[in-house]
Amino acid sequence: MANIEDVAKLANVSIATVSRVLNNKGKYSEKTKIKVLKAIEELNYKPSSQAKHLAKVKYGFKIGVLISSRIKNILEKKRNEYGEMDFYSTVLKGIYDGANENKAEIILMTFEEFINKKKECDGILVLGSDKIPDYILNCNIHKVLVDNYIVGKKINAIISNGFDGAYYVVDKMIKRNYKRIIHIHGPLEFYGFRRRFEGYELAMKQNNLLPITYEVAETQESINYIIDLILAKKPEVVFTSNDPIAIMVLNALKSKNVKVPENVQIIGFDDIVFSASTEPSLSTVKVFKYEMGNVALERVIELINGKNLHPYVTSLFTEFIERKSTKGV
Amino acid sequence: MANIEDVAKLANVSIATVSRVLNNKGKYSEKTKIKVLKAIEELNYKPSSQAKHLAKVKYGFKIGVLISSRIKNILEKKRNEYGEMDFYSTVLKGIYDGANENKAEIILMTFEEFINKKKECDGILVLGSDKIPDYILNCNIHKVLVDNYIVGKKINAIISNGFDGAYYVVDKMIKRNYKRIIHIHGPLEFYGFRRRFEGYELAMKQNNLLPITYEVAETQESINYIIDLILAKKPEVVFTSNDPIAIMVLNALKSKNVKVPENVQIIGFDDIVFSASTEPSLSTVKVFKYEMGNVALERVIELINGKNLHPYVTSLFTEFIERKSTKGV
DNA sequence: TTGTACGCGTTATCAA
DNA sequence: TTGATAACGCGTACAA
Repeated sequence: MANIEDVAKLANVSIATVSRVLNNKGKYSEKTKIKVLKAIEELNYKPSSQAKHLAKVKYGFKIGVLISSRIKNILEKKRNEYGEMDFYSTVLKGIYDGANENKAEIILMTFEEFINKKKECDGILVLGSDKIPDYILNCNIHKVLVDNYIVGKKINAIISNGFDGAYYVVDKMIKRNYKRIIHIHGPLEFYGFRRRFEGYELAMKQNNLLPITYEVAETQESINYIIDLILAKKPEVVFTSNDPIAIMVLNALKSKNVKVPENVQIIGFDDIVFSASTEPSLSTVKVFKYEMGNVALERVIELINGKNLHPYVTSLFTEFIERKSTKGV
Repeated sequence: MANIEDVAKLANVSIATVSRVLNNKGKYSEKTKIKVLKAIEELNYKPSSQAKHLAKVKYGFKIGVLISSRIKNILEKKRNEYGEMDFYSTVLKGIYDGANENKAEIILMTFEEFINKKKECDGILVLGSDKIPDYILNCNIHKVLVDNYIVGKKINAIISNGFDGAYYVVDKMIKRNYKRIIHIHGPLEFYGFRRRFEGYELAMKQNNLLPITYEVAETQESINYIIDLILAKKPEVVFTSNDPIAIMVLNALKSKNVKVPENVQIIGFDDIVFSASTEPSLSTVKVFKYEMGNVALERVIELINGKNLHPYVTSLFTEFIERKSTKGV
């Protein structure tokens, strides 16, 4: 591969001039431009994105991290029932660590604040699955959605692979010879819940088992309401859309004097902080929150440097964390 | 962020020694090791993956690209009915171009040949969705699957986002006020077909339309067999799992004297070479083959450099290419 | 308008 | 066993 020096030599100019033409910065004559472009053409020269980054990192990047007012409240400790504070602060830690390594400055702001700070940003990360205003979605800044994916919009996104995690853990339970595995899920219009549902469904069907599913709201009442229906199915394992639901199921079973994991095993999804300290502690599928932030930051820097510009969704694999709400092997 | 020089200064050694400890290469005393590790700890030092790459690129990388014997045959022009030769050669072009930019040497080999060439590779790309032998899946080399995703195995993979593409194009047709949109698909045990199916299904349901689907084998007979059933539904649009099926539908409609796009519109998926030259030319959803190869190559280089090691699936967005088998706006 | 020289972080080589 | 240094490819401040 030719480098900038080869181009400079062939065009009979300095590398600085090549760079100027390439990036359309500074002054250069039309004649020089043509010489340089010809040399680039001839050598089939393509700047190395890695070296580009290394050279640019010196001057730093400015990355806006956009959150809804709701998430801002959560981060300010106003509420944390569902472990959301932990979730977002862990993702943010991944973002900040990545920023640190790339000499990037993070500007944390709400959706509204972005309107005035737009010009300062080389790129933005939009955090969380709250509704994103159109002026953000349509602005022409490099952007990456974090823990959110908008179907049909072709926006770069980082999410966790709920389909794969659900399939993996359900298939694992089936291999342990459990057959009556029930899935309790939140509303399927949410992409995340739906993908976990589909993973569960596929694992069951591929093993010739009948999927049994219940939709609930994420409230204790909603769970209590159907707990008898669930128990009537004599489930060996209850797999839920997320940890908060799993914990509510656990509560409901306790109040019915059903022993966990002896009589019913429970598996959640997310691995929120509380899951380690329930009684018994909750087996769950871990979402890699830190990595999610880290990968998102790296992705937006890539985009700023003009690398891998074609948009795509990044789905991080999960991991089964086995605690005491399942029986183990 | 601390750099290697800061660490060297604090530990009172040279940067070379820091590097030696870090990478466990060359000789150094236990005492030195402890000093260095302490300094690294204290400064929270993390080597920059970018700079690492730049330093490494000098010595080059060796990337194995693994293909099945079947794909090898296709590439050697033994057959090309389904545009597969074009598909794989375009992906390969993306791989080679990426390799070029990263000073990587590509070693193209079959699954069997890999057994003996394993030691030469810094990383491997496994191309295509033919069954991959376990000795490849289980070998401890950095690997990336290209146009393949194995559920539940947590292996890095690059695929095209069939779900999103299908949703996008079906939703677009619905917005053009067509309601009778039929989906003809291949066997749903293939992940790719299933995702396209799910995208179709979601777009229909979200618009309160009833999904109508037919499963077929990828043969002309299989299509001819159901063409009357399909026509009985008076479809305005027929959306298929891929271009080969779309072309067969086109043939079947022709032999029934059904005008395309006047009476029935057809949309394929993939954008294989032949799609531009059918009569009428085929509207389709383009899969970004070149980018798929390119991103895959970049990903494996990343892994070799120890960057973003947590595994994930990369799903490239698609694009609707409108030709003459649909009516346009 | 153009060129020189430096810096980014790492590692191999060679010398000590 | 350790240190000094060049090299990887690019962008830009500064000098010319």
